[in-house]
Amino acid sequence: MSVVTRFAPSPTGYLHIGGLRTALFSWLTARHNDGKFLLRIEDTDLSRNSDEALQAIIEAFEWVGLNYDGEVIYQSKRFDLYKKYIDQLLEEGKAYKCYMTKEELDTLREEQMARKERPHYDGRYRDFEGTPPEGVDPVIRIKAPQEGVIAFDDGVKGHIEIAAEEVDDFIIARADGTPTYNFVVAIDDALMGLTDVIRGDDHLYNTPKQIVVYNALGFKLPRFYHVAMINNEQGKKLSKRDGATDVMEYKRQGFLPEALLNFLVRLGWSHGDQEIFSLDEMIALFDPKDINKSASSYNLDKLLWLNAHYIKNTPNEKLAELLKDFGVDITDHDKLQMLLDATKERGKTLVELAEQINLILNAPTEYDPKAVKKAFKGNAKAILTDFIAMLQTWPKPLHLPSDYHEVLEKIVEEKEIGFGKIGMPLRVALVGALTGAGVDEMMAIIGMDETIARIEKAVATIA
RNA sequence: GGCCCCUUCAUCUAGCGGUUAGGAUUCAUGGUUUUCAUCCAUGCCACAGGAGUUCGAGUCUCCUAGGGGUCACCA
Repeated sequence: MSVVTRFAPSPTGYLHIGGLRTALFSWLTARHNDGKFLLRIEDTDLSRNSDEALQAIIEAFEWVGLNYDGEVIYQSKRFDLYKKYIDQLLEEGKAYKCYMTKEELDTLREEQMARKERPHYDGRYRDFEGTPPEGVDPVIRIKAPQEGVIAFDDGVKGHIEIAAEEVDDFIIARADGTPTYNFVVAIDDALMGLTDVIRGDDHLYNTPKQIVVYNALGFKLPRFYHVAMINNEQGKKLSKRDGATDVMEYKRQGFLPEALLNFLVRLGWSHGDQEIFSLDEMIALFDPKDINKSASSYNLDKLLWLNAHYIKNTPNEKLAELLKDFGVDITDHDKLQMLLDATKERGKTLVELAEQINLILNAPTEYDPKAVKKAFKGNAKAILTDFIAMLQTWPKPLHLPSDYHEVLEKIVEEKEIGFGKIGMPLRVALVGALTGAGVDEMMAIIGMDETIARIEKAVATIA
């Protein structure tokens, strides 16, 4: 049987990284098995839906490159279908109308809690045959087993048994007739032919409820995998306060999707000692049975390390294209290759890379005081002045970093000074700081005229 | 609170009864580099605690502790 998995978000907010990870796991499982990965939108609660949120989710999917098969399925468009099953269950006596009002339910729950009992529906309308109260729109409840256990084998957690008493006759249709989550999920998962349901373990307790539906309707159970949550760096539940939980925020912060995916796939899953996985490798190696049981903590340092790795290994042309979103357009720059070769190993994110590039492309408007103190001292002024003269009278054309390197070697030799004596002041003159790409590279990129202009400007500031 | 799940370096993890408990990130040190970064090398750091089972336990069982999830006419 061919494998079918799905991702089923509810459009109530952006896509967060926990959701993206379970989506990735599902996607990988499908792709690994040449199966199908479906996208379904859980929008049965009409009042909570937001089109904006839906677009955000789809946009995030596009950014990371997780493609889904077939059309997106909207539960809100399938109410007729659900209605059929509700009627069927009613007819077969597997579900029933409950005339308890919300207020009555609330007071029941309060009483139970006062008695330190688990709040639950008491089943008072389960076998009701009298005349229903006036003016109450009933909800529909499904008959859950009253004794024994509901058991299933979870692909990551193992054998799970929940006592039947823990599962109420839960509501499958609200008073207004709309169906509820656990009911429609079971129906859709069955109808869509899901073979493997991979989701967060906050759904573990929904599983017995959904099994009640599967059984009542005679559907075949899929295999369930409940993946532990991702915590923040303090080991607590990931919340908005932890910064970038919105997947698109990672794009804005200069992360590459392949880095984010690589990071996420290693959160709760591993393949021996391997750390770097291309998408193809993930597909080839991923198996949901290797998913970890325990929760994992989000670790920004490792994401940053991966991102730096992927930046280093991305072709310059592609980086130039990506950099456009970060205020740097060097796609037509004649020294594009040189520029990126000189900077791509110095940025952990595209934001940092853009900063590095701007540092070279734009003449410094100020000089770092510490760098000035360290570099513009002694005979630095004289050396820089000599260097300008040397550049102006150099017999060969200067194009490559190696050309400029020759000039540097020459001045070091002639003046009998260390490289630092020219390197440090030159660096500060060119970019205003003591860090960054090689000075020979920088000079080659900005060209001789600009190099001389920057040095002259710096020399003028030295007392 | 009831029920359920989880627990190896700071973090991600390998381990599937016998290992000097391995790798990666972070951190520290050294090398490479005129600087920074990269890269390379080295180092620091872990089986939550306690009982069992066994010749032998990170690995199996139980208990304790800690963490998490869930108990909606939300999904």
